[in-house]
Amino acid sequence: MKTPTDASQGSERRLTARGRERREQLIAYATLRFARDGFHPTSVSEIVDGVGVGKGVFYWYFASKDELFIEILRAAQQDLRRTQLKAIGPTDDPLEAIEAGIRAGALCMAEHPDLRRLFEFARTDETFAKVMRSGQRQLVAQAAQRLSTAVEHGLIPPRDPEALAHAILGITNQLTMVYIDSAQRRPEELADLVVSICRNGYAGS
Amino acid sequence: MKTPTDASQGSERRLTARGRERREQLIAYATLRFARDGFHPTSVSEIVDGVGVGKGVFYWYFASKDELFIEILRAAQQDLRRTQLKAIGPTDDPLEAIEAGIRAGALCMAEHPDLRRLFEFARTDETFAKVMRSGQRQLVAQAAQRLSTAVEHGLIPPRDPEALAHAILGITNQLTMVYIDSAQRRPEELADLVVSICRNGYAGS
DNA sequence: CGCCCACTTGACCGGCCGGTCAAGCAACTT
DNA sequence: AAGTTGCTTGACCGGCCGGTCAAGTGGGCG
Repeated sequence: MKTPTDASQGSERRLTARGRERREQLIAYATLRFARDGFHPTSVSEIVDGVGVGKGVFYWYFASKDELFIEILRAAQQDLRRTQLKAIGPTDDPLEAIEAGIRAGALCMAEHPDLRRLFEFARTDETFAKVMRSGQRQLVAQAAQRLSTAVEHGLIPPRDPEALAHAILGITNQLTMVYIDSAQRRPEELADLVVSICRNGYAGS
Repeated sequence: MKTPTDASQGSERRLTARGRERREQLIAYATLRFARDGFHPTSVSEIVDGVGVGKGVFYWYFASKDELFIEILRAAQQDLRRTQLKAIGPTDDPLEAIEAGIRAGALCMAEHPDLRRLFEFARTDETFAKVMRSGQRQLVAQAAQRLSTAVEHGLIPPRDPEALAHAILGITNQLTMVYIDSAQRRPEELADLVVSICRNGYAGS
């Protein structure tokens, strides 16, 4: 309220340990429901009922339903980027870095289907699309950087690195959706598949 | 109502020329609004107001808001499949057929951004996800068939054709979203990009 | 001309929505 | 004991939602 541009973590209120716990509980349950039933169909009343608290509790911790959702999105995006960077580690070989990045991305999406479903919806709603674009831009920039390096070293043929990064994202999303949500394949297996297709396309070696 | 399994076109009512026109008008305007503002945020009242008719008109032509949306989805999916098949035509060369299919798919999605946004949302809502899965299964089957043929002829290395088909879908969706909705690139240019990446991945020749 | 029926109107319904708030409670300070 | 502050309650609000329906309207056809 007082600071409308409080982008990062909501430090609007001073919370005790109990308060922080309650907040996380609400986030966890809301994430579950948003993923299972969708954002619009899940009402604030359902969330507080599910957690077993009064409605006022929700608005003690969050300014609005939208704000909670945006916070979930931001945290998940940040988590994904960090996981990916950590998985790559300090490598000299650009090709190895690219592969590790793809694998980590696919694994992360495979292990958190809830968050992936949230992402997919958020991209379709103008209210949240700008948050998604912002996060996606950073993710793509990371990947494009590595691809660009590989091109410079003559390790892969020259092509628009940003387009390639988006293609990798698209493949990861689609294959995770099909092979984790519908068919239940092992995440490791999926990651191998994604890496293989990203590298070679359908006609490659 | 009488026939709950009236899958195909709604021949529940006998419509005059005027009636058919009104129906199409509602479909067109609803498609526009659903794509621009989202399905849930767009109310039936807004739709009928936008067309300039009373609310009863909507329920004269459609049993519910959901049913209208499902009809839009079904029609769009069918249209996409037909466009793709038509673009391929009678070709002997499997590689040529695959490329033509990818190009037609990308062009179709690029030229109908509204429908693509609808598809993307529909996949995230359990009510419509089953419709989407059904349509997508047919699309993927078409593509996988052609890929499988190419493998048999030794034209591309052996890989799971269905996974490849899904990957192509994912690339098409993602790149169309970025290069048509955000950056405004020419559809033809986009189609070339999609074909190139689908064929070669990031490391291919 | 008169009838029929496809079509249109818009007030109305019950219900749920996101969000508010006065009040109460509990734990820690002073 | 009294005060402060973090937390909780749940009734309540205005408003909009999807959907209904009794009452018209008007074009084509016998």
